Amino acid sequence: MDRPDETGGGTGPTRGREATRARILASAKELFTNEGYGSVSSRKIAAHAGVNVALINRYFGAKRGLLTELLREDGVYPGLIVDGPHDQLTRRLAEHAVSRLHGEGTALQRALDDSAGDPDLRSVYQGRITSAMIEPLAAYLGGPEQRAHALLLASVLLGIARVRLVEGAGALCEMERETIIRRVQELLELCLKDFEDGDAA
Amino acid sequence: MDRPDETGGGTGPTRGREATRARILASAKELFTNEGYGSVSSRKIAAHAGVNVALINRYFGAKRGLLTELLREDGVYPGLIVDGPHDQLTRRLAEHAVSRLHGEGTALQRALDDSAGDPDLRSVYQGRITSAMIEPLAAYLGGPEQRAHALLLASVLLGIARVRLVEGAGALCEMERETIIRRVQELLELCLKDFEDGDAA
DNA sequence: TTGACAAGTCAACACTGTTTACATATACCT
DNA sequence: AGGTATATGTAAACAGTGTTGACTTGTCAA
Repeated sequence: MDRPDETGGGTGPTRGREATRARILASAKELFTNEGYGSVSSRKIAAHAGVNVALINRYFGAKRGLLTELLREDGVYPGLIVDGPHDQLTRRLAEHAVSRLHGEGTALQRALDDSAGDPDLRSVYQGRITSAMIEPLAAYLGGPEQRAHALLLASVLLGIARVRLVEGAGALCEMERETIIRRVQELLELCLKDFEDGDAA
Repeated sequence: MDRPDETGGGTGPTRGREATRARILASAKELFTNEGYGSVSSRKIAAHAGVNVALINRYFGAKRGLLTELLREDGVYPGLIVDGPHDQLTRRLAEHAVSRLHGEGTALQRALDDSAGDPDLRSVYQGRITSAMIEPLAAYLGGPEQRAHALLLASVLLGIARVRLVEGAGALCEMERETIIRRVQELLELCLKDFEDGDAA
């Protein structure tokens, strides 16, 4: 009943396992990239990979497991933006947000951004936002208000991502790029201000 | 083949029509409120309303038509926040956003907020954000940069709404309410600054 | 050779939203 | 009145979906 852990201890893993796993994952990646998560069915992925449908669930538990794995492997949402000097954090984040606003990044990133609202993926993205965005930011920031600061940063960043999906949001893209980056950076810096200051503008 | 426009010119409409329409809509409202859009099937709504499933599509075109109608009737997203003095707009918006952050508002509002990501509802919410949020804001603000300003405001507001769905976002709710309102208000005011000012902090 | 077990297959299950063809009742008009 | 067009309601199916369980095949070890 209990399976010996995956590939056991031999030199090469049981040949089929990792090979099929990889083929399924590659197909999912390609199809999700081109058509989005919700528009691609399990059967379509299986057919594209030349494997049986049931194997998706065997190897990834469920359809959403494919996306979880893609997020994990590719590190689609880079936590690496926190790497770098502290005093340039907001600049880095602003550049990142604006580049996303322009629909830059890999096709997969774009596709997964667009699929982020799917109910089936809710828990996946929820966990991902927490573990790959808010928590690293909070840790990077430090201080007693780190979590609140990180959440405010996330609000602005996620909000910008969301507005991109709205028709007519191109108005922001048509502006001078440096202008909008600078404004976003100002917003992010305001997010980080200590909360003790009572003097609102 | 071509139907005379609905109820023709008579005094009272054909009795069944509006009655069943109303019953379906009431059932949808109740079920969406308690279980969310995605978790409630057409058949469940029909059964709850005591009508045939096909009537949902007859009267509302499709399932999403029910939600469109609910949004329209209830005015779930109030455009009325723009009513009031100009110099208090950001305060009103900030209070609104923070109250949403605390999960206040009607149960239906909360439920629909949570269902906003559903792919089936994407076009509905997209149109609604544009027509009930960005455009009224832009018109209210005026000026050559009205659209960019409105989009930035929307980013912050939508971002806050989004962060609410994340576990551990309670950190913002645990703070003094007035403090967070004030910070959000500062963010919104920064969104409205002219873009000509080149002096970033 | 004989097991044991992993890998792969097939067909079904329980759903979903939606549509089509049909039955029924209502209202109007001659 | 009768007859008919039309609005309203019904039943059943369609074409999908994700997922599961029972079965067959293949491969390696004792």
